[in-house]
Amino acid sequence: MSSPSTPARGRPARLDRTRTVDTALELLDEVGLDALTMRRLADAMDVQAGALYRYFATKGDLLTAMAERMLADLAATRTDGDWSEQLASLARGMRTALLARRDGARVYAGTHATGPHTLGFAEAVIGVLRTAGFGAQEAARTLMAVAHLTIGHTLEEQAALQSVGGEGAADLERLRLAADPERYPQLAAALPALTSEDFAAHFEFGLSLLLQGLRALDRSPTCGDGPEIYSRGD
Amino acid sequence: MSSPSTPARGRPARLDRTRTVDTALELLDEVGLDALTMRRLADAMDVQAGALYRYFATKGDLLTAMAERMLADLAATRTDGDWSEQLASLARGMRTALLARRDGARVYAGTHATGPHTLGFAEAVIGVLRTAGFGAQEAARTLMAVAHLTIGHTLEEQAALQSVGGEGAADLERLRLAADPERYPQLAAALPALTSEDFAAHFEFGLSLLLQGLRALDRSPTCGDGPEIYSRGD
DNA sequence: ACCTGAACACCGTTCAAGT
DNA sequence: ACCTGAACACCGTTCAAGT
Repeated sequence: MSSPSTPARGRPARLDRTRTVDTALELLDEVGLDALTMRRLADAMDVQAGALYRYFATKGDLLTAMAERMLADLAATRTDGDWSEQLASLARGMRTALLARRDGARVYAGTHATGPHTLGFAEAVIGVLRTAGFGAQEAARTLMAVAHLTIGHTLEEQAALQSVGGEGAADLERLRLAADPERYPQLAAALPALTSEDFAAHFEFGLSLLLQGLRALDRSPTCGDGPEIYSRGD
Repeated sequence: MSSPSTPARGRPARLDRTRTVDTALELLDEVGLDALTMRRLADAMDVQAGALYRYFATKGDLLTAMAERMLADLAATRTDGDWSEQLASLARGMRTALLARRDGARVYAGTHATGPHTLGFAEAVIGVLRTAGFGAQEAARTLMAVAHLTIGHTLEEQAALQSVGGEGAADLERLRLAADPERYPQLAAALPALTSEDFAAHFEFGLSLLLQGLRALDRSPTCGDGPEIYSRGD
């Protein structure tokens, strides 16, 4: 419970979780996730690799701390506007936070942070929805849908932007080559839209579908015509 | 262009791409992605690790082939019903395909397959939407939103189900412990819904939001009231 | 043509021993 | 208390040489 940190006995520690996560995030931006090794990080901190294990039980533990830190000052995302505008702001904030660091989406998707920033984000999203009158189950499931869409989107966005040696967008190029108009006429026709690099617009489209779906739920008896599977107020 | 395969000269090859991908997928189910190494795979095929590189330029190349194979017989997903029911079937088919193999979502998310199964899926989704009257840009962006939601969802689902030594659901347990009702009242109230393991229902909810959003787009002038950013017929 | 054997340049993690 | 040094048990990938 009080392993490294509590008393300031002996030599002042050269390492601590905060400074290590700072350095790890800087290193991530420099070299990318695949090259972020415990040895390289230790090097950047003028220490031997083994020393890191006094602060992080495992590399996954470190990555989780990095993921958590990425969402810092995301809960501060507060906007005016109705619930849908507030929800959109939170979703955009998450996208921005993940895009802010190299391979941010992959780091976040690969961990399961349960720190204050992640929980604060969840609290904010659910709070907006419940205040708007949605039930607890609807709010929970909406949070998941928004998070999953955002993670899936940013994963693709960062993968697409990743260059292969100064050039960039190799995946999009491969798709263009593979989309034979003879075999895949619909795909070929949609190719310009599909390979557009206006990722923000793609994200906004998906987000707007989710928001419209929620609005329909909000006034389901008056405008909806599909089966009412999810009733309000769980 | 005709490296290994074309003529049947010399000793019959013990290796080939198809058999190797088969074995790799079986091994994936047995040991999981983190333990799927080139050496272990080579072992399973009674061959030295280096031999695999005659058929796959890199491990990523192998994983891409595995990802592509996972979507086999997904394009066969054909249902009756209107466009929204057909789209839902395709989305469910993708989820099912990814869930069918251990770490399937992680394998798929980590690669960018452009083989016939992946392209066939894209062709089917876009075809359904264009037939229903949506524009090429809307169809392309809807495909992305559906794919991203599905990938994000299955990534979480497989991570949540992953046991840590026979027990299972360690991530959900950590979330339950971390969600302090004092600091995160909304989160705590939504916790039962959030940690429910009825993943199919969570997925259906997100999917229904997307579909409702599309329906709203379909009849935007008569029922919508938000800003019309995305006009029909690109 | 296809595969072996052996090497190269790394990994994450552990832990006695030093200071 | 905190870190070093050195090891353990691996990785992905390459490539001369065998058959």
